[in-house]
Amino acid sequence: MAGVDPGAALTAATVYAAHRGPVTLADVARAAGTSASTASRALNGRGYVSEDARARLLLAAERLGYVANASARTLKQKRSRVVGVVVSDLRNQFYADLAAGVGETLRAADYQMVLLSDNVESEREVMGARTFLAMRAAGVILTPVGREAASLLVRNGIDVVEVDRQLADAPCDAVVVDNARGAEEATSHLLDLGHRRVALLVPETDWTTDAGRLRGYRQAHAAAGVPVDERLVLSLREDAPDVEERIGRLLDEGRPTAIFAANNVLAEHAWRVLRRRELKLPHDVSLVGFDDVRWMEMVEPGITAVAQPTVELGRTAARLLLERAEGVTRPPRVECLPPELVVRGSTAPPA
Amino acid sequence: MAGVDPGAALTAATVYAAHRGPVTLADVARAAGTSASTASRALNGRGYVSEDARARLLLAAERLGYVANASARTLKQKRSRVVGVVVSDLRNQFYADLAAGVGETLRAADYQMVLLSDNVESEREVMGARTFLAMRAAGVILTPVGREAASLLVRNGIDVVEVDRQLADAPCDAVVVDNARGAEEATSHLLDLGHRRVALLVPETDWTTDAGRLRGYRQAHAAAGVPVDERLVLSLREDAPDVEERIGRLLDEGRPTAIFAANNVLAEHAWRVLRRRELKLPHDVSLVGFDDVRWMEMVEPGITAVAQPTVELGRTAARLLLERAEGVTRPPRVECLPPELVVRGSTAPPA
DNA sequence: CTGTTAGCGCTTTCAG
DNA sequence: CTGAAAGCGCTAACAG
Repeated sequence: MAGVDPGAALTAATVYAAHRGPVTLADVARAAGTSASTASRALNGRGYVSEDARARLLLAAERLGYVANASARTLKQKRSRVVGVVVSDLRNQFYADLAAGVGETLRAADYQMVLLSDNVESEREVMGARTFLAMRAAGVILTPVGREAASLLVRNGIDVVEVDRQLADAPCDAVVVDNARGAEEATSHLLDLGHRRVALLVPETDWTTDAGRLRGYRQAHAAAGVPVDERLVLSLREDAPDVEERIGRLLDEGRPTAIFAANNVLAEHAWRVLRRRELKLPHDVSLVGFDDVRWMEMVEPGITAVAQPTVELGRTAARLLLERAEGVTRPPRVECLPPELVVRGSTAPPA
Repeated sequence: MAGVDPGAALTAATVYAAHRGPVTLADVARAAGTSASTASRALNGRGYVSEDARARLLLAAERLGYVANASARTLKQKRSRVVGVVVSDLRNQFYADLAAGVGETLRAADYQMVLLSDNVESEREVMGARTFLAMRAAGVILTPVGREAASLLVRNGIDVVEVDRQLADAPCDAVVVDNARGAEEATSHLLDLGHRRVALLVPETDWTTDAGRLRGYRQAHAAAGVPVDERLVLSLREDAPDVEERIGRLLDEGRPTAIFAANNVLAEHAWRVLRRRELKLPHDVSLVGFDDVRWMEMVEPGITAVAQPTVELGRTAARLLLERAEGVTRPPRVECLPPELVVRGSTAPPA
């Protein structure tokens, strides 16, 4: 607080009042003895400006601490440098990493990320979409929960990239991982170890992620000639209060020798149930998770998991969006990134 | 992709062209047979509008899918509903949780969060601040790395809230945890167990967090009458490639019986070093971390940690900012939230 | 209660 | 190469 009277009710506004408003382009132009148009050209580097004028303007802008008003620019150009990003839950490492990848790429291209989290219901998602519409976003990246938001955006001329899962019926790019393949590898790994009763914990959604992982689970069984016992396929809402109870019941009634959890949240629930029951991994049960998050490598034994290139997923989504924002026109494209099975101590042949 | 010709180079822009630009307030007004001003009043609910006109306008807006242009509004009102948020690293659970708390509170108040991550150097932070200035942000919340950004913002009339640490000399609100107290409790816990050689791993910064934690560490020693062996205080850059090597050397040369890591990243590094050396927690060394992140409860034994109300930190910061955004004027306020020591298996009397 | 008017700050023709 | 002029879409006086 050096140099500030600590007693005064100083607010930013108070201090600021002394300066009577932000510096505008007109101020800079005046200071440099040119018109606003010339100032605009000089500061944005497009159009002809004499070396001399440019220098004077750059100097004046610098000296006055000029910062261009983004709203005025957006209003005129009908397009902002803001990209809307919607994720389901920032507190889930998967989405945080995704957002980090997006943010990193956007920043490098001098775009801003407006982040919405807690994207759990379609209605909220649509509200988010309206916000991005209002901002004339350069584009929107979302881990969708419904199809309406993408439709609304695309219909209004805003490019959309779906990440992680695809729901839209509107034409838009998407970046996903090969869920079926990842799940098949994970399941085959268990079957190859000799497991014949492999439980699947899968979220109760209509998402392509979960459908793909379920498909991979079945494919692996088919390939191994092992019939799927449907009682071992547990469809769960990960945020329901009774998730762990239901997993416990599955353990009791289904007698699986291995569990494949289709995402990191369900893997954590399963792990907690096993820990609480003092079941030993991998001796009593084997466990595989989809989405390799940090704790899986830290616990003992480590959890075998299907690793996703999560940050890269975000980067790719941002790249696709930026291409279009910079004017590239092409048919909708779906990038499918490969997952990778990381084998750790939580899987072994059944006892 | 139902209903869409998959061969055509369909872009959002193509589809959109058919509609010739977004619906404006004037369009709505025209459709309802009023002037734009009346439409504005009706749609924003301020000023007098007859029930009849309001109904017609609301209907027209709905029917046309009107979404107000945020730039035009911001340009006119000289203030947007965007709040800038700057965190150091979204991939660190601490910052992700912080951002989640902020985002949640902002959304509830119908403000948008523009998120910048990777805030590691002051220069970048200032660039971020300029962006927020350009957007005429309603305010900015930051985990600061330098003092310039906050100054620049406050000087330009944008309210700032510092979270986690305080660096600004400009007058602004702040939300922090009582670092000294948390560190003192953690250290006292170790000293009470009988440890006499407690190492401190602390980031090499000029941040109030780290200073506070160092202070707490010293206070605890003073209170217990145990002199601090300065060779046990290790100042580290958490992102340096040799962090773990240096921790290893400390183990060899300092012979600590306990380690207090001043944040979750350093705690993880320490934990990895101990694991690699096959040192047993808590038998060979006790470990305490500052900032209780998820893995600390999952590893075996669990890591004793100073838990921070991280999400609440974010919520509080957002609340403080929103107060000012809504017009409250008051002297800068610092909210100090209490941390809480969570004792787990990683701490025990020295062998 | 409603419409007219002006203008936020910027970019972009279009003349010069 | 430069400036004048128009206008992006909205809101806020102000007069009716």
